[in-house]
Amino acid sequence: MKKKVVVGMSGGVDSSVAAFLLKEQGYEVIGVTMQIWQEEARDAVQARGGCCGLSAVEDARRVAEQLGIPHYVMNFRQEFQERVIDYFVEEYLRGRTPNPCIACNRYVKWEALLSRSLQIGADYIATGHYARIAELPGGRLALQNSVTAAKDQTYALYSLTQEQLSRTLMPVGEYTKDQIRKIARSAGLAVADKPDSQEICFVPDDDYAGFIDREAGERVPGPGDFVDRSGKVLGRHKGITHYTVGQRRGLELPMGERVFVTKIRPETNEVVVGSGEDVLCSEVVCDRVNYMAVEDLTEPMQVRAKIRYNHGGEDCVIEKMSGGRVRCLFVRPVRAATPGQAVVFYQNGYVVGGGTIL
RNA sequence: AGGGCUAUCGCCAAGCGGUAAGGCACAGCACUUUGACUGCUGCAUUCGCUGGUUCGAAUCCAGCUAGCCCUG
Repeated sequence: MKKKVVVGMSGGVDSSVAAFLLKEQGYEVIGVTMQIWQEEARDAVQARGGCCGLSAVEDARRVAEQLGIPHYVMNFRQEFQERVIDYFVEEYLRGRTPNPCIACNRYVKWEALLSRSLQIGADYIATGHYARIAELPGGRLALQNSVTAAKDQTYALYSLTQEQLSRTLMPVGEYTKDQIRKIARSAGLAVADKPDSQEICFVPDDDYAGFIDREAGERVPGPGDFVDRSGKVLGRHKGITHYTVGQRRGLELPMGERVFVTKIRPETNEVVVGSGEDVLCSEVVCDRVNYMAVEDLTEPMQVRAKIRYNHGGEDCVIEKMSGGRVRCLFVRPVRAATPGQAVVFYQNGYVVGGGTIL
């Protein structure tokens, strides 16, 4: 009997090709588009098309028709609101910098979508992520870098558990972006030349701070002081939600040299700025660690770590601390390790694990 | 009230008679399934004002205005 797989179809090229490939490989494929938007946001979203945009419903439906597979729309608005949007807003209010894509993957796609897919009898869910899933000699499953370093999305997926990985297919990870587009074209998919998604999918106008204002209203902290390391006041800032560690542009501080945000202090409503050197750091501590290629971290381990999505990675040694925290000691200091972002560990192209930077 | 100093882009700042450096800030673009970073491009026909000297002045001279400092 054919294995049944639910493909999360965003209406983009990647997930469309994922569905196509799985069908070619002999799976019984069901296309599902997740509805995660509030109605009002729909128009704005349609204009730009996010990774998980609802814009997408029409495109996804058309692709499903072309492929001759059933297509359903499932409502995940509540999950998305609670686990992605609320989290996003709360983190900023706390002076931290969230990564909504990671939260969406962890909770919406691999919890809500996966469980509902299993409920309707699926064996797997699949997505259009550029990542591969491999079984290691010891029997554990781990994400492996996609074949192209240029397009690798394992970073945003480090939180998947063994159980989730065992139920997941990522056919796109075996190809480059160019190859995927080529496949889409030769399959005659209408979305073959749709541009890549970018920016935060639920913030239609790129103004994430304005979005937080609308969501949190009165709770958004107002203007405060820019200070330097010694506490000297350098100017006024627009409110801590407008800044993130490592940021340079938009500070409107004519200091004569480039200055960066080095720290955000929600307690005092201060934003600390410093030189390019002040933003370097060779020790990063994270919590909420998920182990993937290894079951646990019993002794210090040599890995390569990425501290943001677009980061080449740096060599470091990770070791366990109390409370399940992990400390990363970098050989070369990293730039702007940012609280709230994820640090993901790699070894030989496999995801060892990752956590949230404190 | 005397004496001295300084006035060049939003900020800082080169220039010292030959036809306005640079940095920061800012804007746009590129990059990017998060926020950032980074890169590229743009950004004073004009040098406090008014005259003068000169082939030619932001650069020299005079007066005016403003700010700062010192003395009373």
